[in-house]
Amino acid sequence: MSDSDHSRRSATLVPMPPRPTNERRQAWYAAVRAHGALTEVMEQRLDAATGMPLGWYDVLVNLYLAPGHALRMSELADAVLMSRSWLTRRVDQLERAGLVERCSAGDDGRGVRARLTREGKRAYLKLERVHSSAIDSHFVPCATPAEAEVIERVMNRVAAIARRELGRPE
Amino acid sequence: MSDSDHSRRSATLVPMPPRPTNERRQAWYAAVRAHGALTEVMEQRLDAATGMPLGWYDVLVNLYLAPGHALRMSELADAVLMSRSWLTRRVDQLERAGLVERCSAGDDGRGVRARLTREGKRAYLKLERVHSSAIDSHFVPCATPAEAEVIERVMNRVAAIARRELGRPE
DNA sequence: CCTAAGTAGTTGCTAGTGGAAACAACATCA
DNA sequence: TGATGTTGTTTCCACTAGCAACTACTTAGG
Repeated sequence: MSDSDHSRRSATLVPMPPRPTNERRQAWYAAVRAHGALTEVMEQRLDAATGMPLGWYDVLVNLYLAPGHALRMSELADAVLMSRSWLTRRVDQLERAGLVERCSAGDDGRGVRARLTREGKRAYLKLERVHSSAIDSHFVPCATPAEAEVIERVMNRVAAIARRELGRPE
Repeated sequence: MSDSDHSRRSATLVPMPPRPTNERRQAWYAAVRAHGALTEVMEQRLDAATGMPLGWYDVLVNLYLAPGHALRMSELADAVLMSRSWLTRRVDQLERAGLVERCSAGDDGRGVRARLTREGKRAYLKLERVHSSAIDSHFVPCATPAEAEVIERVMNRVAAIARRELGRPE
């Protein structure tokens, strides 16, 4: 009853497209639910297989892909879209875990570079393996190549528009 | 370079599909990025327009759609997939904001029902309007009805498989 | 050279989150 | 009636993340 209230409201108050809008919204809701559920699966699997949290993944990926497996602290902070103090503390954690080490940034005396240790590289590869295999078992079988292409195209458009509004068009 | 390492590894170690797997993964990455960016836009807009955080949305939706705009605390906690202590505190916040009130659950003396106040209903409608309009402006124009249908279908499959693994098949 | 201004990174402080476990009030069943 | 289970709250704890202050360094301008 309140549900039909809701659709009626949408149909009468939103002027632009009368019908298909509301139906297309359902696609976004489905994407949100899928994201939430698969993220939770990912967290469980990563924790079970490696003991590492999903939150470490971003930092490790960026370091692994960087030349020399190292980045300046501020570059790394920008790459993961987080504040400097956030990054300082996350690198503290990774350093305590033996996955990352800090070293000086050569010419600039105040710079610090975070670099993956040998263990850090191994940890990243393990994380990446679990991460990919979760996608392979939970997402890939749900989409044909053609469907995946549609999703990739649409979602890239969505991200581009949203990032433009957020002031980082890239 | 390390990226090609990665594809090579996937191609050799994963037995099932040799090529399209890695390409279909890109679709999931795009969906994750889109989800993150649009969620951030949503938070900004909700805060600007209503001063309320996105975290309130789930609870208010569930209350609004419930008969009498009210639910038992434990039903509400189950509906939003959170713990009871979490729900207690969130309802505390909403009560302090005047959007929700607690009342007794009639027959069961230990039960508590959370119910939307008149202000709570108005707040929900405002939140819903901003929420929907963000989707209408950032997602709907990015997808044709046919594309939206593909996304909805695939993402529903993904969510179903993930929820099954999480032990709540629904 | 020396000072002023700016930048890189860290740290203290604060507010907030969320789970686990203990708890009080009540229900149900023997 | 007592034993057991349930409901919701509370306490405690660990963790998160931003802001602002701070140190150490660089760069620009006199």
